[in-house]
Amino acid sequence: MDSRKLKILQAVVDEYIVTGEPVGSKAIMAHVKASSATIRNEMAELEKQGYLEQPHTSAGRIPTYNGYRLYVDTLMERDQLTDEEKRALDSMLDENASEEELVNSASLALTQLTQCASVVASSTPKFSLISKVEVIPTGKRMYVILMITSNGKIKNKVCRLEFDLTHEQLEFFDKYLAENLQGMPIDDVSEEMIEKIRTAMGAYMVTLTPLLGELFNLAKEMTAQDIKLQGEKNLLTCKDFDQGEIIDFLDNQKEIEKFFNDSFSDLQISFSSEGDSFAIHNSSIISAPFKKGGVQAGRLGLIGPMRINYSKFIPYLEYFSQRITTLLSERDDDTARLEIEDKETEEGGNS
Amino acid sequence: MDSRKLKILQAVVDEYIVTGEPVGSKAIMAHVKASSATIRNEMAELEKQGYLEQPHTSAGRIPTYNGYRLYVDTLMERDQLTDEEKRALDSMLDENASEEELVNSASLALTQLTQCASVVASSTPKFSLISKVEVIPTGKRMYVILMITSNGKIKNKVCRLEFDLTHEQLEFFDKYLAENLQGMPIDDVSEEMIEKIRTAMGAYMVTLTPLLGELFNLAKEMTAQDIKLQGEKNLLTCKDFDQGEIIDFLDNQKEIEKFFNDSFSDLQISFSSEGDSFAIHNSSIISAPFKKGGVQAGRLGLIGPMRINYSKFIPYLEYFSQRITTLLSERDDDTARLEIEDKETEEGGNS
DNA sequence: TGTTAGCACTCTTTGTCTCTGAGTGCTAAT
DNA sequence: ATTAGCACTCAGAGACAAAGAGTGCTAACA
Repeated sequence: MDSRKLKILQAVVDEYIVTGEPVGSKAIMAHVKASSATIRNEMAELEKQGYLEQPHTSAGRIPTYNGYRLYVDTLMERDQLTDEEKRALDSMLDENASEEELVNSASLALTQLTQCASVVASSTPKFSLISKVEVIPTGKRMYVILMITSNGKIKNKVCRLEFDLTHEQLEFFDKYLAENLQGMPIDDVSEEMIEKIRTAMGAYMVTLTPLLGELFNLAKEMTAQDIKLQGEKNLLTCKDFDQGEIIDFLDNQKEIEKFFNDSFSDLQISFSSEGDSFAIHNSSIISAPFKKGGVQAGRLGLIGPMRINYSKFIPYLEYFSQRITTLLSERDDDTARLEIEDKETEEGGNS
Repeated sequence: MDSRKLKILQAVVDEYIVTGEPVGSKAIMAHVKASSATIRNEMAELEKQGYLEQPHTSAGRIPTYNGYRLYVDTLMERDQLTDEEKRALDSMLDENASEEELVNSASLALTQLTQCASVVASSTPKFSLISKVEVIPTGKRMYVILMITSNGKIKNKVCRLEFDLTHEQLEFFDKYLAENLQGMPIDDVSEEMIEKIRTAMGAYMVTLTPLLGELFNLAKEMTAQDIKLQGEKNLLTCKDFDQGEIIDFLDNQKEIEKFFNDSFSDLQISFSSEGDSFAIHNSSIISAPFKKGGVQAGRLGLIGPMRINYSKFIPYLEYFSQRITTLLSERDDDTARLEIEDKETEEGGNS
C-alpha cells in the first residue's frame, strides 16, 4: 500500500475524529502535500479498497470499520504523557482508598477526561481461596451468609428460613463450614460439593438446605464478573450514537461482558462492526487490564464513538491501568515488609 | 365552581391523559352534554381561572398544574381493582424473597405496568438498634467493618490501615464494640461518641482511629435513605419529557430524595411545577409508604409524566404498598408464634 | 506517466412559500 | 343561557428554489 495513501487515510481519520463531519479533499491538503485532485483520486481508490466511504455522492469521506482498524493498528501515533499530565491524572485517583474505590476513581476520571462511558470489570479469579464463611442470624428466621475471599472481596446474602435455627444447629453448621470450606478454592464450590455437605448435616439437613442453596449462589456470584458502568450520560448525549440503541443498551448492560473477558491480556480495541451482535453502532470499546499480585484483577475500559481521540485516550487508559497495578502491588510489598518486621518483634499471625 | 365546568375540566384531563394531544371542544362533547360553543365558552373561563392553557391560539386546551391538582384531589375516580387484577399483581411479587427483593419485585412490576420509572426508598429508622458490629481482617492490613441493625439491614465497609492489628488489638476492639455498641440506637453513633471510644482505646488509639472513622461513616450510611430507581428507560423514551432534562436527572438522582421523605405518611402526589427545583418538567411523582412492624420502612413510588393514568396507577401503587406491608407483618407474626413454640421446648435465645 | 486545473454534476441543507385543517373567539339568533 | 355560524389564527406538511460543499472526469502539463 502506497505511503501517500496511508497518509491520506490517517489524515481523514484524524480530521474526522476532530470535526465529526465527512472530510473533503481540500481539508486533507493541509496534511498531505498534493493537490485536491490527486487526493480525490487516492480517496476514490481507498474507497474501492474498503477503508473509506461516502455518506452520499457529494459529501466527503468517512472511515469504514476497516479504515479505523488500520488506523489504530498501524497508523495512529500515541501521545506521550508529559510529567505534568501524569501528575494531573494522579491527582484524580483516590490513591489511598480501598481497591474498589481506587479503581472507581480512575473510571470516574476517565468519564470526565474523555466524555465517554467508562467500565470497571473486576473478577475474582476462580482459584481464589475462601478465607471466611459465616452464617449470622439477623432477625426472626433471617440469616446472612457472609463470604470473604483471599483477594479481599466480601459479599453477603440474606436468607429467610422456614424455621429458626437453634444455637446448636448454627454452631454445628458454622463450624462445619469453617473446617471444610475455609481455604478451599472458590471454584470448588460445586453442586456436588453442596450435596456432600447436605448429607453431612445429618439430622439438620432439611432445615439447612435453603442456606446451602444460597451458599452455592453466593459462591457463584463471587466468581462472576462484576461490571460497573459509569458516565452513561456521555453515551446519551453523544451525537454519533442512535439514542434508541443507547437506551436499549443501558437497559441490558450484560451485553458488554464479552468485551471484558478475563482472557484478554493487553490493550484491547473492538469496534461494533455491522455483523456484530453488540447493539451500539458506531461504537468502540477499549480496555486495558490491571493486576494485583501478578494476576489480572480486572479491566478498565472505555465505551465511546468510533471517532474517539485514540491518540490521547489510549495513553490515559493505559496510564491508569498501570498506576492501579503499581499501587496495588506497592500495598502488597509494603505489607510484606511490615509483616516481616512484625514477626521479628512478636509472633502474631492473625489471618 | 360550576359543576359543568368541573365536568369539562375532568373530561379535558381524562382525554389528554389518553391522547397526549391538546383537547378541543368537539372532543369534550362526547363527555358533557352541551354544544361545542358552550364548551368553548366554559373552557375560556377555565383558562382564565388558571386550570387550562393553550399551547397556541388555534389549538385545543391542556391542563395546567392547577388543573391536574384539582383533578387528582377531587375530580378523579379511582378504579377498583378486581380480584383477578389483584391476583395478577400478586403473581408479579416475589412473595417469599427477602424484604429487599420483595420490594424490588414490586418496583419492577410497576415499571412494567405503568411505563414509568419506579422508586424504592427504604430507610432504616434512626431508633433502630445496632444488633451486631464486627471487625473482620480480610487481607494484609485490610479490614471489614460489618454492621447489622435490628431491622435486618446489613452493610459493610472496607478499610485499609497503616499497620496490621495484632490479635490482642483486634480482640480488644471487637469486644469493646460488642459490649458498648450492640443494642444501642444507631442514631446514637455521633462524633462525640466515637471520640469517647477513641479515648477508651488507650494505647491502641492511634492504630484504631481510621477504623473508628469508618465505623462512624458506616453508621451514618445505615440511617441514610437508600433510594433505588428502576425503569429509567421509560423516562428516556417518554415523549412528554425533555430528554436533556431526563439525562441530567439520571446523572444526579439525589434530587428525588426530598419526594420520598420519611415524614410523608400517606399517598403523596407531587407535580414538578414551574417554581420547583425538580429538574424534570411535566413530571409527577406519586408515592405510598410501606410498613414493617407498624413502622414506616420505606416508600414505593412512581415517576412519570403529568398525564399519567392516575385512576389506574394509584390503585396499583397502593395495592403493592399494602401487600408488602401485609407480607412483612405476616412474617413477623409467623415468627412470633414460632418463637413462642420454640421457648416451650428449649431455651435457645440466639439473637 | 503521474499530477493538477477546470468544470459539470450530484446531493444535502436551508429557507420561503403555500395550502390544509383543526380549533378558536365572537356575533347574532333562538 | 345556549347554540349555530363564520371569520380568523396558527402549526405542520409539502413543494420548490437557491446555496454550497464535494465529487468524478477530462484535458493539459511537467
